[in-house]
Order: sequence, then structure tokens, then C-alpha cells
Amino acid sequence: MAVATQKRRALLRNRVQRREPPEHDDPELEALVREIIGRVADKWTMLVLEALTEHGRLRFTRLGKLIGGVSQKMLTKTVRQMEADGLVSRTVFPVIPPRVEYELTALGNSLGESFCGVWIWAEKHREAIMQARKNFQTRAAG
Amino acid sequence: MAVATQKRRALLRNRVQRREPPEHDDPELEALVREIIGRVADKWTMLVLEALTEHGRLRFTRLGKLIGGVSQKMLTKTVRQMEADGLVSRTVFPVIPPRVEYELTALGNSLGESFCGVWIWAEKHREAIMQARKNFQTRAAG
DNA sequence: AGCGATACTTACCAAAAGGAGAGTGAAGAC
DNA sequence: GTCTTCACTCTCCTTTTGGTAAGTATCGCT
Repeated sequence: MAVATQKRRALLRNRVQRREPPEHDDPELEALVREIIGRVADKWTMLVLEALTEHGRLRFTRLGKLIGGVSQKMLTKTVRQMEADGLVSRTVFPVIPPRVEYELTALGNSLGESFCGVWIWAEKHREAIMQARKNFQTRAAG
Repeated sequence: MAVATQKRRALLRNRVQRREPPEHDDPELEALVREIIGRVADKWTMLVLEALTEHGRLRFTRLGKLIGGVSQKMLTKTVRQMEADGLVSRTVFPVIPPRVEYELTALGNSLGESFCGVWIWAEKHREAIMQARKNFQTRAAG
């Protein structure tokens, strides 16, 4: 067991160094990883992740304003799911009016770091993408 | 990934120093980046990305089988959008029966590399997530 | 003549996402 | 006594997503 874990760790390290996506040999594991990815690769989840990474601990309303364009319903839903997955902690202060603070857990923070590469990619390549879209448009029209 | 994190942190620090909240610092750019992220952080897009990263050039049907559980409709839609964004190239061979091959462009490859961190995160922390879910369940029940 | 292969497209339908707006509850300010 | 605040929750409604199944086109094979 310990040996297997070690082997697995080494494998992951190598993958990172080779910058290759993980291989999925075990179908059960693969399904699980996909389910996690599917959940985490969601627009609102990523925006909450970003806001909390940038601003640390936040109250509900402020979090919503920082994200912008999110309805209370969706914000509640997203943040609750993230709590269920252990990505954020939710602290309720028993005062009136209510005060609830959200903060990334260690797990949430590590996810934020992993997604960081994608944010940078988007910023870096936005012009290339816009150009690609234009080209596609004209090709489709012609 | 550590380098990427540093870069992002630096970027964020600059924003803070300039006293510009993210939603007001070039709203056009911000909106664009979010739109890109929203498009790219999609279940099927990520799975196509994975399949093409792992297996290189692929035909339509094989791509669908490798992803598994995707309908023709969604595969077509996803792959077309990725083509429009310049992430994949689509090569049609004028033969019968038709032969169409999909392959990542340089841009698509770089995105795959950026997402790599997320895949590894999901694999690495899947147990922590499962545990968090269990805890949340029992807490919600109690 | 009929079948299979391939990469789609289209029509139809169910489910989920998500927005708008109203309601809640209890304390403190006016 | 009414208003405000906050973090929701609930209902109603529209939009989007996505699955299923059928159709299409053309060639070679039998």
C-alpha cells in the first residue's frame, strides 16, 4: 500500500514535470476524477474561487458584489456546494442582522492555485482567441 | 505551476496597489477573460482536451468513444466551438465514407498544459473531497 | 437491390440552469 | 411603530443544456 502510494506520487511528479495530463487506467478512479472536474469546472465556482483567493474572507453580499452578475440563488447554491466539497468554510455569527463569512479552506486554496494556470492562460492568449474567432467567422462566411 | 502562481500573485498585488477593484480595472478585458474561462471551463471541452492531449490526432467516432458518454450532438458542438476558438484543427478528407480528423493546435496544447494542474489536483485530493462530502452529509443530518 | 460505414444534422422533448422578485425574522435606529 | 439590514428561501418563469432517434449522402461490397 505504502509502496503503491509512493509509486503513484512519483508518477504524478513525473507527469507534472512532463506537463502531461494524468493517465486514467482505473475506470472507477477516472469516473470519480471526472465527476470532480465536472463540478469544479463551473463558471460560478471558478468566480467564487477567484474572489476568495483575491480578497480572503468575505461576507455573502460582498462576495456577490465582487463576482458581479450573480443572483442570490446561484451564489447560495454555489457556495453551499463548495462547502459540501470542503473547498470553503462557512462561519455563521449568531447576531442580528446575520453575519456569515466565507473563506477558502486549504483544499480550496490548493484548487485556486491549480486553476491559476488557466486564468493566466486566458489573459495571455485572449488576443489569439479573438483572432481565431474572427478567422473562423470569415472562413464560415466565405 | 509555482511560477504561474507567483505571476498571478504579482498581478493581483499590482491591482491592489493601483487600488482598482478587479471589476473596474479594464472592464472589457475582465469580461473577456471571464467569457473565455466560462467557455473553456466546460465539462465536454475539458474531456475533449484530455483525449486529444493523450492520443493526439483523432477521428470523430474514436474521439467520442474515448471520452465516453458523449452524444454526437454534444461532441459536434463542443469540437466546433473549440475550432472556432482556435483550440483544435479540423481536417476533412474528401473520401467516402467521410474521414475527419481533430488535433490540438498550439493554442489548444497550451491550454491543456494549463489544465494539467487541475487534473492532478482532482486526482490528488479526491479522497479529501469524498471525506468532506461525508462530513457535510452527517453535519447536515445532525 | 440492399447494407454498412462515417460524420454529421435535425426535430422533438425532458431536465437543469438561472433570473426576478417577494417573503422571512429579529434587533437596533429613528 | 416603522424602517433597515443581512442572508437567505421560495415561487414562478424563461432560457439553456443535452439526450434520443431519425434522416442524409455516397461509395464499395455482396
